[in-house]
Amino acid sequence: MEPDKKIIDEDSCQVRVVHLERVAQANRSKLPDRTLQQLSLIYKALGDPTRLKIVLALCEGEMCVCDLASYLCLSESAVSHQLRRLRELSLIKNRRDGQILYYSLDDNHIAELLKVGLEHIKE
Amino acid sequence: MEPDKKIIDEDSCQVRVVHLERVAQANRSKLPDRTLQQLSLIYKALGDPTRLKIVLALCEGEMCVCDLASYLCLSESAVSHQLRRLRELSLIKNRRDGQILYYSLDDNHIAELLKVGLEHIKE
DNA sequence: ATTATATCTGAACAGATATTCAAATATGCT
DNA sequence: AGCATATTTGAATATCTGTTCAGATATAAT
Repeated sequence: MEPDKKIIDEDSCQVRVVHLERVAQANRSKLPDRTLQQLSLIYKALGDPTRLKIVLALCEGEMCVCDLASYLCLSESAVSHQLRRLRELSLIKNRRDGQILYYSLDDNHIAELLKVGLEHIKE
Repeated sequence: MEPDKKIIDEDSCQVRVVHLERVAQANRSKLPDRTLQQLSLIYKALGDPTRLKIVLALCEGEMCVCDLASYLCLSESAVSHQLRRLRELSLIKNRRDGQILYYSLDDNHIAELLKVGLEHIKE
């Protein structure tokens, strides 16, 4: 194939473009900014080992803050901070029973996300 | 259910445990540290908007560094740094044709990971 | 060999982030 | 009401991370 060297692309902000058609195609299939932002936030949430452990643990069933703190060998405050982040992204939810808040996965898509990720590693 | 309050768990490093059995179950299903580390690195890689855009763009076909820089409106250096991270995680690979390096997805698992992530958002 | 193109690399800086600590809620018990 | 338990919150800090900048490679062309 022949690179379209040095062509200025109207849709881009740089001058140098080698394969104009490739850039155009990427632009056509581009996701809305908002969607992209949401998607990256979800991956980022799972990108922290602590949060990933939390989510994996919750795959087995609901747990309260101090259970998770005990399991993770972490302060309850640290766990609570992370739980909030996960909850703000609707990855987990909680229900109150007296003084105890039980956290669980909000959605089964997440379990599948983890499954696909694990499959990727096995190689 | 009855919380097993204030029981000391041998496997954990904190004293306070409300649901001993839940913690034990989480420990039983715990993934090896190395697996967990790898998994979180993959999610972290996709957790950055720039890298996510790169991977999504490469779903449509291979691109060179300056194509991506043009598409992302970013310096070629910045793109190169991110490409290296993605390559180190085996998410992408490259082939050289003369002076140009063409980057593409290394594995089709990644496309599926993105698909599942997108499905989660649609709600 | 010299020059140009395409990409990479390392250091540095600015901004983001995970944990800690102290203090604040919220619920239950007596 | 008063006290204990379970969790949250906000500020502070130490660490991590993405981009920029300047310079280094690698390949191709003259």
